[in-house]
Amino acid sequence: MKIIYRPERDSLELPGILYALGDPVRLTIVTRLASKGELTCGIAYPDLIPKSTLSHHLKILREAGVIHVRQQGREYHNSLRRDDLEARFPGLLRTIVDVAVPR
Amino acid sequence: MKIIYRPERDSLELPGILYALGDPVRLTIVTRLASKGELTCGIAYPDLIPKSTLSHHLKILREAGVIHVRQQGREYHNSLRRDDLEARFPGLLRTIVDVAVPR
DNA sequence: GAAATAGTTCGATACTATCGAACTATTGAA
DNA sequence: TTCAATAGTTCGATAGTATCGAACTATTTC
Repeated sequence: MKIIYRPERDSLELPGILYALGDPVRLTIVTRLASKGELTCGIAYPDLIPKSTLSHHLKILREAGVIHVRQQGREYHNSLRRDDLEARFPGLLRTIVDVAVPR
Repeated sequence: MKIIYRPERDSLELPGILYALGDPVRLTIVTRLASKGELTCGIAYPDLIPKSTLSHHLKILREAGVIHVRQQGREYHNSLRRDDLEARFPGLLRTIVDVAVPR
């Protein structure tokens, strides 16, 4: 695994985060992470989408600071950066996930 | 003024709205509308930005259903579609505006 | 009518997204 | 310890989107 750019908490930017969430695939990934906690790339979006495209989407989420990656063997476990997001933008993630999944 | 596409309340899509807000210029426009109520194109973003670019940004906000345009003479007054947004995505706009303007 | 004003549309260039193919890295077995 | 399988990234080509100046449209005012 290469050096992955990961913005510090204090340099999280709201437009970048909203942009990252403003795509159907990425928003679905985020809502799944919100309910499931941690997912590998392969099952983060288990639909017919090429893995190169999925990798691209996860990179955008990472670089925006929405998700964190933990490598374990050959699996890359993705999870939401809940604490950092909550600290910088209180209530944002919860509100978006709430309205994204109307139940 | 031509026919302007304007999505109905029920067809507002969350990814499209987040995408529209996921740009620094457009997010600034929205926070200004949130505090000032209604603004014309020209003063929605009173910085050095070409008016063709500004027009493009406002179109994206309109087509995502974030703002509404009212023509009065040769001025186009833009305002947030607060009620529609609140009905479809409760708390979303307020939360985003709150965290966008940290005060 | 002509000039001024508010904003849109057009067209060219630059940037970003998608997806198959090739690549890297780790695991597990022969 | 080499080989195959697996998980994901990177590359490269094509398609789509953004930016901004220039031209255009519509409305007001003189």
